[in-house]
Parts: sequence; structure tokens; C-alpha cells
Amino acid sequence: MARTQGSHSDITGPRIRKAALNLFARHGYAAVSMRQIAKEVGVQAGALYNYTPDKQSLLYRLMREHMQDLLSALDALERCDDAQEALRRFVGFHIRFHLQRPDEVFIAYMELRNLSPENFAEIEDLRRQYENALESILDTGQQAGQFAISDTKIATLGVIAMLNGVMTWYRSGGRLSLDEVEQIYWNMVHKAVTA
Amino acid sequence: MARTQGSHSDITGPRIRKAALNLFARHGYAAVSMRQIAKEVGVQAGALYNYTPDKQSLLYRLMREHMQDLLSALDALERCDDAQEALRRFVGFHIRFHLQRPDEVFIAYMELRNLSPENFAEIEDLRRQYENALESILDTGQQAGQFAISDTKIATLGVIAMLNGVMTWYRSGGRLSLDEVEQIYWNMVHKAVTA
DNA sequence: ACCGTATCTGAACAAACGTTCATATAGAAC
DNA sequence: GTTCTATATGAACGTTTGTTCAGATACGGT
Repeated sequence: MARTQGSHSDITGPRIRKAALNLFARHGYAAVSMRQIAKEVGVQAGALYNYTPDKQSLLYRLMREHMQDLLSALDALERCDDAQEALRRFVGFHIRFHLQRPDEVFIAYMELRNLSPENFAEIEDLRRQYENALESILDTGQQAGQFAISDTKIATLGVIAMLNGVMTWYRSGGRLSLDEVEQIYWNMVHKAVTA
Repeated sequence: MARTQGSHSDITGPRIRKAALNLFARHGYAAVSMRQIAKEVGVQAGALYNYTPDKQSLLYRLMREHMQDLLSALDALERCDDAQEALRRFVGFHIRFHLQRPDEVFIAYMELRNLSPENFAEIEDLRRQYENALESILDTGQQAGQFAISDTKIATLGVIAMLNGVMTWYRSGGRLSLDEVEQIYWNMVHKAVTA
């Protein structure tokens, strides 16, 4: 008989978050019930409340941790004074990081409206930090005369939007390798911003 | 006393769809109840079922009509043999058409997963038709030696993703005019694909 | 003036929702 | 081996969900 009660389960917490992540990504936050999440974990709905105060916090925590991971990973990227090289690294980093976490990424920009106002503000701030990193690369290159960008703010959003598009179609094991995808996108981004 | 019953209301149907559109766009299909829609229209929930067999059909019809409008409008665009000019027109058309219908656009790509499988397949087919129109422009330019695109399928998705990004930030009356926005994006797209 | 019908109300339905809580149990600590 | 506590159950709560339907009402046609 499987042990179902009383054990110290350090693993139940992570499993709940994983199940919630997966279900939220597939069906959307509003369409997923606490009972569905509990069923996926193999537990009764009430048990979830040992690990989260409510459903909203479950979503918020998933999004916040994802954004913090993203910023940490970006921070760990080797610095580079040359703007073009920095941009190339950013493109590669963005594509690879996001393709490794399709569910987190999907949630992070699809479920923003299901956050409470305070939680939304925090996530939005983290997102802005990420955009600013790219914008400062574009600014640097623009001032150095390497880039010819009419509006760095829009270019930032344009580049990120284009790169994010990769997740709507890329499937590992498909026609193109990760290296090829990175090469193709870098080629487009590079030409789009270069003088 | 406002007339509340018995009248032939050719206007209730459109008002229901408009309210549903607005609410779905703001809060998401799953998070909006039939009673909320009814309240927005100023009617009881049961009355909605004179105009739609169920909630799902309400969403499906909104998405299908939007995609058909999009394809019709694209079809009405003046043909052009020169690929670069055709691409320029496409960029302008896409930006303007989509900015005029922010709610429809938002729903059309956010609520795909809330469609039943059959409905999803139909909408997806319409979307593919639209993508194919752009891809054939890129193909033409590629064969004519005007463009230097390593993969037209990916370039198609990349361009559309970039252009769609405009809707996440553009607000009419903001810093930039529509003409300026179009110019900026055309500049980026043009450089990204040109030889 | 009356009828027929399209339209809406208001109540009802069963099911599902997020959340709470008294109770049970299995493992850790002694 | 007993006790303590973290972790789970399972039932219950009040609300809300999508949907149905009998009855009421007001307009168009005659």
C-alpha cells in the first residue's frame, strides 16, 4: 500500500508546482481547477493548501521564479564591450533559454492578466529589467555608429517579439537544429539593426 | 420605462458579440461568465441563448469572422509584381489592420486553446492561409534575387511575430504616429530580408 | 381589435469552483 | 514503544458555473 499520509514529503511541493505549471500552460490558469492539479499530483485538493495559500499565489510564484531565473542567467552572460557581439550573444541566449522552458515562458506572457494588481506590477518590473538589458546593448551600438536604429525602444520590443516567435513553431528533433535556428534569427536581427 | 421584452431586437445579437469580444479580450474566455456578458448587454443570461447555442460558439464565431475579415481585406490589397513593394504594402496593411482591431487580434491568438478541436482546426487553417500570403511574397523576392533569406518559412513567422509585437505597446495618441510606426517597422523588416 | 410569434425574464438545475477544517495516520525523535 | 508533529484525507461550506424552460410581454401583420 502506497504511503499516502504522514510522511515528510519534501517532494510534494515541487510536484504541485510542476503539475500547476504544466496544466496552466496547456489549458490556461482560469480553466484549471485546484482539483485537477491535485489529481495530477495524486493527492486530494485540500492537501495543496499545505504548500500555497491560494491558487493565485501558485501562479505568481511560478512567474516570479521564472523571471528571476531569466535575469540571473542573463547576468551570468559574459560581458562584452562590442555591441554587435553583445547582441549576438543576447540573441543566442534568449532563444536557448526560452526554448528550454516553453511552459514557463508561455505562462509568463499569457497569464499576466490573471495576476492580482500587486503581483502584476512586480512581474512587469522584472520583465522591464530584461528589456532594458537589450535596449542598452542597442543604445551602445547606436552611439558607436554600428547600428542604424530609428527608435531603440521599439527596436527592443521588435527584436524580442521576433525571437519569441520561435516558440510557436520550434520543436526539438524537427527540421532545424538549435544552432541553425540561432543562426537564422541572428542573421535577421543583425541585418535589421545594422547600419 | 425601457422596453425590455417582446421587441424585435436586431441589435441584441451584435451587442452580445461586442460585449463578449470586449470581455474575452480583457479577462480571457475562461474567466468570463455568461452572466457577465449578459449584464454588459443589459439582459438576463438566458436571453443569450437566443443568439448562440453555447459559450464555445460565441468564441468560435468571433475568431472565424475576424480571420475571414483579415483574409478578405488582404485579398482586396492591390497586387504588385515587385516583391519589395509587395512586402512594404503587406507590412503597412498588417500593422494598420491589426491596430484597428486590438480585441479581435488579442483573442485570435490568445484563445486558440479554448476552441474545441474541430473549431481549432478551422481557425488554424485560416491563419495558415494568411501566413502563406506573406511567404509567397518572400519566395518571389528570394527567387528574383532581391531578398537574402535563409529560410522563408521561418522568416515569414519571424516577420509576423515582430509586427504583432506592435500591439503590445502601441497606443493611438502616443509618442508615435501610425505613419511613423509603419516606417520604423518597414525599415527593420526591409533590412532583415534584403540581400 | 386581435392574434401570432419573436424576444426576454426569472427561477431552477446539476455540476464544479476555491477554500476550510476536523480527523486520521505514518514517520521522526526520544 | 510511546509521543509528537507534519502531512494527508474526505466531507463540507457557500458561490458560481453553463444551460434549460415555462411563462410573460410587446411588437408586426391581418
